[in-house]
Amino acid sequence: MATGSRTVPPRSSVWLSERKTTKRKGDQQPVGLDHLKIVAATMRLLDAEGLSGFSMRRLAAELGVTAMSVYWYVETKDHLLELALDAAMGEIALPIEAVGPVGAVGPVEGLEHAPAEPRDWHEQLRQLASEYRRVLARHPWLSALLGEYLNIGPNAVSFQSAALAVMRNSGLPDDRITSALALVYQFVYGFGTIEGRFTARCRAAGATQEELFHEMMGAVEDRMEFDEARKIMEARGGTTVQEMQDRDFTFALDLAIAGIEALRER
Amino acid sequence: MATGSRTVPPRSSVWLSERKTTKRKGDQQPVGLDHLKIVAATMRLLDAEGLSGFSMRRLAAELGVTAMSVYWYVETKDHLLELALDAAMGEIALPIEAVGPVGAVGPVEGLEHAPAEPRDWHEQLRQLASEYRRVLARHPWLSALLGEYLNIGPNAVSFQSAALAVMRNSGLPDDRITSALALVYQFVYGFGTIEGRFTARCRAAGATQEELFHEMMGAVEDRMEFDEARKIMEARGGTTVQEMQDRDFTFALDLAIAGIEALRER
DNA sequence: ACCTGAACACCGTTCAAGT
DNA sequence: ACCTGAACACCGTTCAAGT
Repeated sequence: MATGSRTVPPRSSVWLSERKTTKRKGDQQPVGLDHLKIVAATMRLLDAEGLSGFSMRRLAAELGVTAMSVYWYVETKDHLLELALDAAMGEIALPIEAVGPVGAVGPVEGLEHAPAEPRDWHEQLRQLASEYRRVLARHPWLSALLGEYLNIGPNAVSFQSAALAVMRNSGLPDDRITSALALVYQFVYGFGTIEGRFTARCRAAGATQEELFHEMMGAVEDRMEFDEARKIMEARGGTTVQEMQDRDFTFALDLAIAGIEALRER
Repeated sequence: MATGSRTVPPRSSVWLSERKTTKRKGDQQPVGLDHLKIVAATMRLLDAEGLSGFSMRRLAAELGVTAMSVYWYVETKDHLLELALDAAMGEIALPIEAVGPVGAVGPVEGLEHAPAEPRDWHEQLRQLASEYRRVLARHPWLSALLGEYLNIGPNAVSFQSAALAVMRNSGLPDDRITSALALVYQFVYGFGTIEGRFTARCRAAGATQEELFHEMMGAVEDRMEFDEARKIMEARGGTTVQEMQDRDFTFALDLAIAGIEALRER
């Protein structure tokens, strides 16, 4: 991907640069306009063509500009992709209740261990998880970028803050919260990755989800002792692939929540 | 990555080809030798230089051969990467007890719902999870390939069979098993992805895990309402990054198992 | 301050040709 | 059956030059 990265890397991340890079026009107002347009066009291209179909030259063409113009606004292709990554993270709708406590000016006295209703954090966790899943599935390139870059942009940080705030209401002891977060967060990441890649693959092949699914099952079936497995697969239920995925996702989340509830007692 | 994939794709996966592609020398024995050497060199290169550092031309140079020779053995770069992917999946050690039942000639009468000791499937699940994690962390390129390709090679299928066999012993009803599997499997995938990328990034930057970790925390810290979060992070425990990761991983798995145990009752 | 053109050092892959 | 060389259509990025 980043072919030039074996030479001296210019900057390891946009977010680790000294300058916050909000460019200003004669110290008046942030330009942003072209910057925003570039990121928006990048995301459009990524959605349409995938990560492998994206190039700085294609982007420039899309913007009706010469290949190298973009480099005035953006240091490198990697930085641009990091910006697109964080923009996508910004599409995750955060539960307002979750943002509140952490974003507050300071810890509210006596409310730090306020006994949040279980329903509250259950629902908030479910919302965050399904939002994250939705964004991953909508932008199949997102998962690869999350694996490639650091994901410490402003929107990513807000998301992680919200997730942390929700999990703090689970009642788990402090030293278990990152674990529980990892379980849910990484599960959704993995789930959304597969889902996104699968839909992208379907679109690329011009096939429905069902067609591709059965082709895969067929390919696996005859190379495997499938007597037991087939039973499981059939018990999976749901008529469409989408329904199966929704069921799997929902119940997996139930399992994680049940696990948190169970270990909270001990 | 696959720049040529926007034209007519030659074959969407090695494993979906008609021919099983075990080449034979005059119908005598499988050659395999060069085929194996190519995949081995591919993995060596991927481990050393990462996915972005890998190219067919570099590989050919590594093999002391001209750029196009490899194409006699392998249809395309994507196919070669799929072979490397499955070879890596083959490094996952499977619990023998798990492979047994599924690999058996047929379902053993009366033993289909044999009451496996909880300890058994707990331990087997933990072993599979930590093996998978280990392989993902050792080969940081593996995660990206898993996201890119179908992962239906022979070793991948064996692994999935084993995972299914283990989960069948959990006592969950049949229609919940794929969900439980998704929870654990995708969690480990996500966890191993982050871990692998992080170690790769450290090596590339020539920094220790602790150095990079603190740099990241520093970058996030000042852009965030970190009062609450810091407390969690410190409660995380462990003196090294590795210890933190091990703790998080182990307890997250405990959570998943506890969730399965809890929902099995209902 | 913003954009361009030519150039460099790479890619994956095709294809005709060698042995 | 196996390997090569030249070529095609691409990359990301540098750099000197334009306005």
